[in-house]
Amino acid sequence: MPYSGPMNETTPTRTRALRSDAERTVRTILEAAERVLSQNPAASMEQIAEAAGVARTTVHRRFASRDALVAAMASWATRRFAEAVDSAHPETTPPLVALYQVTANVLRVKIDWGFAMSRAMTADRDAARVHADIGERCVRLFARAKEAGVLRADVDPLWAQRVYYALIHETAQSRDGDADVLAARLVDTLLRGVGTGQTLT
Amino acid sequence: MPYSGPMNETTPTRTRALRSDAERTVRTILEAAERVLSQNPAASMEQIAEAAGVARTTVHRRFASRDALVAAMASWATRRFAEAVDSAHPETTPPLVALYQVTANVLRVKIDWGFAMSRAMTADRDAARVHADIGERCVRLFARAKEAGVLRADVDPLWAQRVYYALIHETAQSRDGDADVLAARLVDTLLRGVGTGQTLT
DNA sequence: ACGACTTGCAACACTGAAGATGCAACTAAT
DNA sequence: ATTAGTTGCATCTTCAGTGTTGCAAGTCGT
Repeated sequence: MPYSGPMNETTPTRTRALRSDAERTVRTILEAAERVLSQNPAASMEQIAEAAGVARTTVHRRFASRDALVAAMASWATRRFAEAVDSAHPETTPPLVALYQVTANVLRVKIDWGFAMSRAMTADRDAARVHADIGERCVRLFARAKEAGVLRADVDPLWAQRVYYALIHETAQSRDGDADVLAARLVDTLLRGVGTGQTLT
Repeated sequence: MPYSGPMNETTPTRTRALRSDAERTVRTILEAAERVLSQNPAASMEQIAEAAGVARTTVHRRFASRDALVAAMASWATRRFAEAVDSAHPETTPPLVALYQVTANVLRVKIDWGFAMSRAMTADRDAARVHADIGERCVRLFARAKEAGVLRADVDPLWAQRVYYALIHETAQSRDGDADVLAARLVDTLLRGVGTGQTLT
């Protein structure tokens, strides 16, 4: 019988010490998997186990299958993602401030869990739902920004959102620099672009 | 003995008709592979063959290995990529015009050969070199644009280029609309952003 | 010391895909 | 009609990755 895994939060456990030991192992594996898979999505369980410093069998005891591992990564990263968005209070803070805060917080998560987040939509039902919800919140934030005169009225909101996501993705790729600085550059580029305002027409 | 493949341009062939038959098959396979692999990079040779309407053995006769197939895709797409850039004459046309032209041309290629281009850097030596060369030309174009006052002086050229590439990637993802329209939106966003100019500081 | 738990190791079975091969059938040029 | 070339089909081998299990050794709390 495969170990159902500590992913199930409701699992009762006898002793404190043993439980935290197991959880530490799980965390180590998740982090190693993110490290390895972000570089090579086709990496084997063996490579992941090696990067985590454990035997391959241990990985299989904690995660019933490869898919289960990826789903667990997605779930874990999505939780951190939601926290990152929540802590910026994007519905109550002024749009521009919220944009900076959300961006900086999300960048911190995305830099460490890029692969897991990229798989969240397909690997885990709950994670996909959370991502979709956050997408909705992003739409609402952009709508508020437009009302506040921060966003141009002649720009398709969906396009604006896609550009925003693309810039986050691009920024998270190169892990250089502080998240706040990166966020500032990102938002600056998103809103003002890289040009002087001169156009063809 | 595996068929060395029509990728070798110097291979002499007896008859015209037979040669073009073989080339047609190769093209069909390359296009099918792009279609299948862009949706699922882990797709099997069987799925690729099926999409191409040929037997799997035929694919193996034309391409010695899976890697060889991907390398051929990269090579083919890279050739079209280089043509797309060349035909825009980015070194002689005014920067802003060149930017539009290059963008539209490249989008046309990237929409059809997104997967192949994404693998060009790793799958094929020559393709990687061409991509690097084009990267250099992009840098020079951006430098000219900056001198012409089209690009902001306070923006890191490397960052501007990364944003440009990210926008091309994002735009190519959704195949909706004409390449010229997409290019116009892309360049507009690249230069002006999606904001009104209002900033926090 | 005892018991609960976890881990590493070795070994195993299973699967899917890759790659190769021989042969018959077809096509097109001569 | 002959011939070169190409393809489909059936078949085979090989191999890497996955997932499982039993057991000995280890840790940690009691």
